Amino acid sequence: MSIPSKYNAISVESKWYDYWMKHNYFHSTPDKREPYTIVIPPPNVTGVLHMGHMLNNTLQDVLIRRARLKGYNACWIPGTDHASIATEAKVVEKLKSEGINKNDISREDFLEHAWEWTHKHGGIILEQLKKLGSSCDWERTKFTMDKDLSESVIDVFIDLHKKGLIYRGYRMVNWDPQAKTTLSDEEVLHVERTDKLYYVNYKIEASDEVITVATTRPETILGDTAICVNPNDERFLHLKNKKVIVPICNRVVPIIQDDYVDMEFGTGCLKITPAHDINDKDIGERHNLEVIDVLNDDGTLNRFGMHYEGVDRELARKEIAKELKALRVLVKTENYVHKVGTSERTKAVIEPKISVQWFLKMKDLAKPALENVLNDNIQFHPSKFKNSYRNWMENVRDWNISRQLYWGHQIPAYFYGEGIHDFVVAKTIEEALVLAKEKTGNSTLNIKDLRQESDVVDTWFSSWLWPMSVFDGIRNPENDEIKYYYPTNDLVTAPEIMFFWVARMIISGYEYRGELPFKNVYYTGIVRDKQGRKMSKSLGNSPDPIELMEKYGADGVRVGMLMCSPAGNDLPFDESLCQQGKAFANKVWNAFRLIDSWEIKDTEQPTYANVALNWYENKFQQSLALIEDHFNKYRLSDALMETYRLIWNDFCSWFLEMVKPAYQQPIDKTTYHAIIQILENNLKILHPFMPFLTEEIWQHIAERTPDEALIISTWPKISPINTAIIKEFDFASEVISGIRTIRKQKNIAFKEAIKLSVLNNENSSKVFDGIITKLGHISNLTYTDKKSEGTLSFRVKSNEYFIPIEGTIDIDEEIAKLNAELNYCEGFLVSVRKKLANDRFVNNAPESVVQSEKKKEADTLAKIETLKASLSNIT
RNA sequence: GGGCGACUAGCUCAGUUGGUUCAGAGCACUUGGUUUACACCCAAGGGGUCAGGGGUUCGAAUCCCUUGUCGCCCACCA
Repeated sequence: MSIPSKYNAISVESKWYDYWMKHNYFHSTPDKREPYTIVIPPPNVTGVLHMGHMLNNTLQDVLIRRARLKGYNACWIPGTDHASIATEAKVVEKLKSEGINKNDISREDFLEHAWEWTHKHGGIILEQLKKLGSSCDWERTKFTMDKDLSESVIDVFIDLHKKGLIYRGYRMVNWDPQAKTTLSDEEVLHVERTDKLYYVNYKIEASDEVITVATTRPETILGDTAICVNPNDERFLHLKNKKVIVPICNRVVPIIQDDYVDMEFGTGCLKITPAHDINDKDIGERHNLEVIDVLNDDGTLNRFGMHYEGVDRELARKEIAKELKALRVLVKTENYVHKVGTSERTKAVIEPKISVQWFLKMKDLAKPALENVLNDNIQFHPSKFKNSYRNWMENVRDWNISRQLYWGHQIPAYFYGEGIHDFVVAKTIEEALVLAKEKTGNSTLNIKDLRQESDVVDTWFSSWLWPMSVFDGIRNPENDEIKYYYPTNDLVTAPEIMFFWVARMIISGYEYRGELPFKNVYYTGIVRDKQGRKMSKSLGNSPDPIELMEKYGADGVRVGMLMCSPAGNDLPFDESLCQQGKAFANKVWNAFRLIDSWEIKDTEQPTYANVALNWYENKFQQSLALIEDHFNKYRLSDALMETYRLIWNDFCSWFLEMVKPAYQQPIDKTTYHAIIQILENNLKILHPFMPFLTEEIWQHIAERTPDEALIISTWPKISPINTAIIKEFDFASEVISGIRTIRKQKNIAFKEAIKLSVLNNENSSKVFDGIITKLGHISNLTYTDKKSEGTLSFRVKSNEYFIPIEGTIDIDEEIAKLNAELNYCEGFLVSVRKKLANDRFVNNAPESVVQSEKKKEADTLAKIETLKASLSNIT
């Protein structure tokens, strides 16, 4: 097969992905090997690939491919999430554009539209992940609304209800007026914004006096049922037991006293609207106040809004302010910066609203989940996230799990009456009937008397089961798959969803399997643009991942993403990183082309080649150990960086230059085979990062059967490292650099061979002499015990190297150079001797440290001798 | 308001329990170069008072205190 001179990522990548798919390498079934499992954080079913997914899935693919090479039975479960509120919002919008109002059609009809939408847009994202090289077990693709997963959700709901952990409660919850549903506390984001603070006068009943309150929400005035002051506030003591008249609606409400009120803030008077503020509700309960809800579900004012009925709350606020002004009760307004709760999904401003909802008791459930993260049974990478996890877990509040939506898992509760507890929970309506008859003692009940709860559960109430439900571990806890694959190994996800998802998976894992769901959590950072802004659709600052992959190859983009993304750190993304990745692919490709171009002959192996091989094999082992360490600490960027450095610098720039035969000369067989071995090992450790490129080269090296594909080969074995040869090379490389520096300074072309003589004070080994000769283009390397006249010189440690040169040497320049070096050494010697002269240092420091200082002293002394000798020689 | 984390070269970051010439890497930058694998390259360089101040220690980028700047999370002050 001829080797193209240019690496064509596009065609290579699709070729090998098809090949891998065809041979089913991604598919896993339980066997005797140890499993290594990852479940994908399921993207929204109708979502499209963005840079966050690219990062996240590259990381997972690196982990899974490495595990596969290390001999684990690697299984990466892909899938998608129905994303209840997000998907429903999209479908509602789509219907709206067709002139259909969600409320005008039945639940069944709506769901039909939703499924249609899902089938049309669903799974695009999974196809896009394939371009990236994701080696998911596609036969196991799951969707949170698949039959088995849905049943798992229902089973869990029923079970938790049976255990008394799920209850209905009349409580203040977060209301999203746009989606017209409640939200959990986690779905509410508090964003800072500037609003007006309105100062409004309330007239005291039967008096000319007024009392001024400050409020950001005049539209709720119509729901006021009290005015509250601090009992210690002397300004208002005389108003005790008085009443005030609420402007506009002229309702007469009491002035009450409560410690809650901050005397310093605003006017020290607080208007109490129990229906629209959690604090007001608490105060209202303490003082038995009436609750007047002035809002409709869509955020418009209701009949209590009087002439504002039907007006949206935002507009009503302005209109009411105008009316207050006209009534001459609006004293002043000022700008006020505060945080406002908004819906994570729709961005609508959240209304606190009192209503009956379903809740899950969290406190006891959270206990094992907290404990096992604190004691590192489950490890967070980076560990700093343990803190926020702990903070959340210790203060966890009951989870509002009901949503007033259609798209999702409908709550399996059946009402037989209007009371808050007039329901039973059951899998089917038939079972519900039996239960209802038992509960009520009313044997005349029939199915028509039962009405299923119309709410669905929170999306996260299905995804919190994901690591179990994908293996059917809820419905069928003893099945072979769950027993084999669970607990999974690594979870790669964003810290943003730590509470939504990670924490709850841990909770459900312990509740339903008594075990952790995963051993490690790798938290990724946020992909940002160069200006540090989060990449988002609305800003339009996110590159199209597909275009990027077409431009730089999936391998190039993978490397680009990974280059600068240590766990938990944000990734300031820049296309140049992908360019770097592409350049690296090109480099590796060309290294292969070089090796491939050699003619092989059965000749004797040159000594330098043997030395080079010996050195690189040890150097490789050294890097392998480092890479291993980085992986163990989940420092994937560092692992890549070390691989990159090893292959580019040590392998290409040093090793290949050492062993490469002269132009059009053949290479000996022994060396060639050893080089191939080395190349193959390089490809193995690079494969997790650049799967396509490495497989392509691997398959060019030799004819391979499907059993011999790189993707399923084996990770290189660890062996002991001979550090001596690495040190010797380091010395030799300094000599070579010295030669190169002189060449550059004196404008000696590389083509021109030069002589080198060595005054070998170090008694250094001559093992690398052949390599020095080759890489320095030395015609004649000799050892001497005398200074050479009329030469250029440089020093490595206390060895001195001489290069004879035609013409004269600039003596002054040479002296200046020597003096500068001498100065540095003498200064260094002083500091070392100062240390050694200090008794407290000698007595307190460990022996090894003292010894090393002594060696420094000796080395420096020797070098100073060399320098002085050179100077006296030259002058 | 509470908590957490950072601050090391122009940029992005390493630097493990204080101690090998420890001040590093990649990119960027400067200079030179067709050494026929690669200009998506090669070589040689420049560049940091480790945020500021104080302390502990024989010894501090590393431990303690303090100031500053930035970021993140949580929280019901109108």
